[in-house]
Amino acid sequence: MAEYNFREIEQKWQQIWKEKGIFKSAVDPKCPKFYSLDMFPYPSGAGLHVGHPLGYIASDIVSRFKLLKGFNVLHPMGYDSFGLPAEQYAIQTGQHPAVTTEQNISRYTEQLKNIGFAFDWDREIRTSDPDYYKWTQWIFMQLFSSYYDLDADKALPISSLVARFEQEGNAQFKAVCDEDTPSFTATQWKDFSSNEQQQLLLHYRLTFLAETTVNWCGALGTVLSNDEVKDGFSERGGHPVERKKMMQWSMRITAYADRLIKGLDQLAWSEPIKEMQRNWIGKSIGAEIVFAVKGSHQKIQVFTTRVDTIYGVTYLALAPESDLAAELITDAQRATAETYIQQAKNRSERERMSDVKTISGAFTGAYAINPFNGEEIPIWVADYVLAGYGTGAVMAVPAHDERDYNFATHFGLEIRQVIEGSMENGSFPGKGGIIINSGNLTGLTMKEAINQCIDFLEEKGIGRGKVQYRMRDAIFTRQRYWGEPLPVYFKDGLPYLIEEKDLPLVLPGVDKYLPTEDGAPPLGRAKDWTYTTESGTYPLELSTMPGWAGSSWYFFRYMDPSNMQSFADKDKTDYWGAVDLYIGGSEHATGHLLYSRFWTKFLYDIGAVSIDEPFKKMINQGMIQGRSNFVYRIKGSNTFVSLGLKDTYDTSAMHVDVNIVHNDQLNLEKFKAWRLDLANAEFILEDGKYHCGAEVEKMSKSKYNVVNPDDIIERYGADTLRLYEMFLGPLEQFKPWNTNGIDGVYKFLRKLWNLYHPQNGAFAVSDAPPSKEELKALHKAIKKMEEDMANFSFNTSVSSFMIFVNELTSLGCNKREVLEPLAILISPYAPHIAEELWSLLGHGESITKASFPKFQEAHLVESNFEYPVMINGKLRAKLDLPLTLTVQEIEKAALADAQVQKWLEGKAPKKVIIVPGKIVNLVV
RNA sequence: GCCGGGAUGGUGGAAUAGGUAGACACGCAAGACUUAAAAUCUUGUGGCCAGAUCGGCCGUGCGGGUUCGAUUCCCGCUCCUGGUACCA
Repeated sequence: MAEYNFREIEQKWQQIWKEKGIFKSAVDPKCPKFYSLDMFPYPSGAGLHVGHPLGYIASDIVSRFKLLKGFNVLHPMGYDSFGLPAEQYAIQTGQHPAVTTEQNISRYTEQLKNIGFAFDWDREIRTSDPDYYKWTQWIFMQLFSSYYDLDADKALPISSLVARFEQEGNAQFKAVCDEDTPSFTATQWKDFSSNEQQQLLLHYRLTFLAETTVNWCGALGTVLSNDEVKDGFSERGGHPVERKKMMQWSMRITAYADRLIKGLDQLAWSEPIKEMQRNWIGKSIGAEIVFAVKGSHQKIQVFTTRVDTIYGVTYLALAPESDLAAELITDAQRATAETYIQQAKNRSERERMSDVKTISGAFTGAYAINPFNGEEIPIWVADYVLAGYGTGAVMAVPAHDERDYNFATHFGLEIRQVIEGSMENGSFPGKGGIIINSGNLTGLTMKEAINQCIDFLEEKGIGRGKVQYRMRDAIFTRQRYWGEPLPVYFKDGLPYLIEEKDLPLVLPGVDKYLPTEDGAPPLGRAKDWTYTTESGTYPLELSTMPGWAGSSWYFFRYMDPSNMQSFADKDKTDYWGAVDLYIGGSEHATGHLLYSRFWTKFLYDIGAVSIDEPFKKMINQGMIQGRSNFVYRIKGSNTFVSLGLKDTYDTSAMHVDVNIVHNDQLNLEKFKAWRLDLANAEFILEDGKYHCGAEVEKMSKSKYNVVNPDDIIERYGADTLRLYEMFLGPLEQFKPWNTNGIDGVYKFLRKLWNLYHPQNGAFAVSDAPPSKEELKALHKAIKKMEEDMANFSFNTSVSSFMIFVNELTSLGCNKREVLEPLAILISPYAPHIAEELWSLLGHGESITKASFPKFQEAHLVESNFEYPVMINGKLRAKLDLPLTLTVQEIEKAALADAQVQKWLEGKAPKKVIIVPGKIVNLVV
């Protein structure tokens, strides 16, 4: 073989890897493990684009590096194969989503295999596979059968809760439950009917059925997330969306809120992602206070983090949605207040949030009594108060809260300062100040005052200390077809689990993938969607699980993918443990990552696994954006003007397929062939070339900027693609895709090949011992690669390979002692060419079985250093001096230098700074 | 609005316990090889000034500061980008 023939080499080695099962992994207690995981893809109909493999290549490089370092590596891939697009397609075509999903998966798999990943394909999983979702359903059943015990601070079986109820009722018992849970004694519990008992237990179960307000889209027959709603209409299709109360399954993730926050501390994730999770969970510590309403039996509950400012309260504000607000309005205020409420309610939540500057509100006419000093305070309705957070009511302290301040200023309400400080710049939080004008709180610090207030409230029974979370329980049902059925049937209107032996509850066939005529989910169309027990036949749940169900535990299933007895064998989950490196997009920062952590903690509580955090280290790769190209058509003609001349004509820009543009130059023939109407296009060129305009946009079919990895592989090979994606820039950075630099990477691989084929393309290596310089170049490269691997700085590693190969080329080195380690170094990045070279070097085994070369500092030791000599901070001379010189000797040498003397103009320097091995700086 | 991240040549980017800014590539220019083109190789390439020589000045988004020395640290801005919660 003369030339570097990537096609032949890549196919050959992919075949060998497959046949020999090179990347099969198995538990091996003698060997340290490394679990390297990618966020598994949803197999969409569009296939893989060049953005997908970015993270996979990075994790593949780390995996192969760890193999060379002697680790037992688990590096699996699978598919998150339940999802809306397949269902949408099914609605349009009537084709079963399983069929299109299967097609998409085979396309993805083929594309992934072309890139030469070190995946253990035997471990492939699909969340829509009944053997997989059997265990998703099983985990759901465990959640249903558990409650969260606050004393034990963990999930415990619901049976032990029942035992406690039988002994002591629930009044003294600390467990996470719904706000509206009634309290009862042991005797009462025993007297309840079985149905009543079941009803009560639903208040405690970790997954439960409850009435929730949701975004209901009648036209789509489904509930939408806030994200999917834009200005009151569905993002998809633009149908109207209404707020509607519905019975929905929820997951009591709030029970784990505190542990989810605390757990973050031990994780090696980027700070921004951790911060996002903390903000999402949104813990605030404060107090709940009950205000009596003057001349009414009504009470208003507020939540505040600053109960110490209670003497500064000058009004209460209620959310417009509040039922209480409507009730409290006096006749005198009725007209204005009710109009305001109506207006505020009509504004969508999004509108209200984005429009911060407009201050609006209305006085109800009613007054509340401050329980601390008996003062009467006006009650207002204000749309800056959100119904969904806390109690939907706020005690306003204008002096120490900016929003309250703006509101009070706008409506001329009293502003009363209760913390030392200056009000010159409006309100201030004054968290460190001393309390003033506050009865017996005066003189205390914030902390002291808060404690004293809470004691007072609890003593009087009109409030308590409270921890409030922003995060709400996660809704767990979707009114859709293509998802996991819930293993639940209904008897007397109450939910019960099916028996474990009947798992999986397989998704039934339906005639259409649409809601039924009376608005029930698609499963309402299934025949015999019922469950039979000894006592009779009952209807099964019609909703399915949300997309995040299957992805919340898949990292465990990879450890034991075909286990029929359990979701994964404990010995295996114990061996593989937590994911050592997880790579994926930051768009999952609050959804997937939070749910996975929640389920892992739960599985830990019930003893199913031994870890309570699933992902030790996490890297978020930046999205690869598209880079669109444009041509400029003279309006009303079929003539196209090159970029530099476009302004001399009246032109309009038109997207052009980036695949017929190279280095921003248009291929004229391909352009004419691109579309029928362009066959007779004419061009006005610059220097005989057509230059296209370019812009960075999201990758999308309609912008003709989607680049498919297959095309790159066809043209340059998988190794070039892998190297190039890494060379593009730091992994975590967002960057546009362009192929402008890909030739350089391809050239580099050919240079690498030529090192081993020095003459006439014939393979030849010399067994002569390497020179000092050659060894130095080698060990410099080894060191750099290890450092970069620790920092996940893949782009700089590619550079250092280029430098190394350039050095060897100019040294004319083809010595085995250098070229063997070189092949190993590069093998994680460009595995195919490395395998080929390795086998040419005479090795019978795969290069993945080699060991990483050992770095030896001795080869890098220098005897001399070229000192930059700076005079007044400017580089004026360079001095090559031995590193053994002392500071005094360096100074002497520097001052003796002719160039230096010229700049000193005979004067002695005022100051001399010498950092040995770094720099000489003279100040004149 | 708030919370992150960022801004370096024509382009992607390199260099931060403060120490020679622009590594490595792309692009461009000139040259070699060739009937020619492609490919390949060699050389040059931040800007400005300069007898285009010796060399000098300016330069890491903008304005200040600390320092012998700042892309790096501090203060104040501008713009881009991701997230989001008017969270009491």
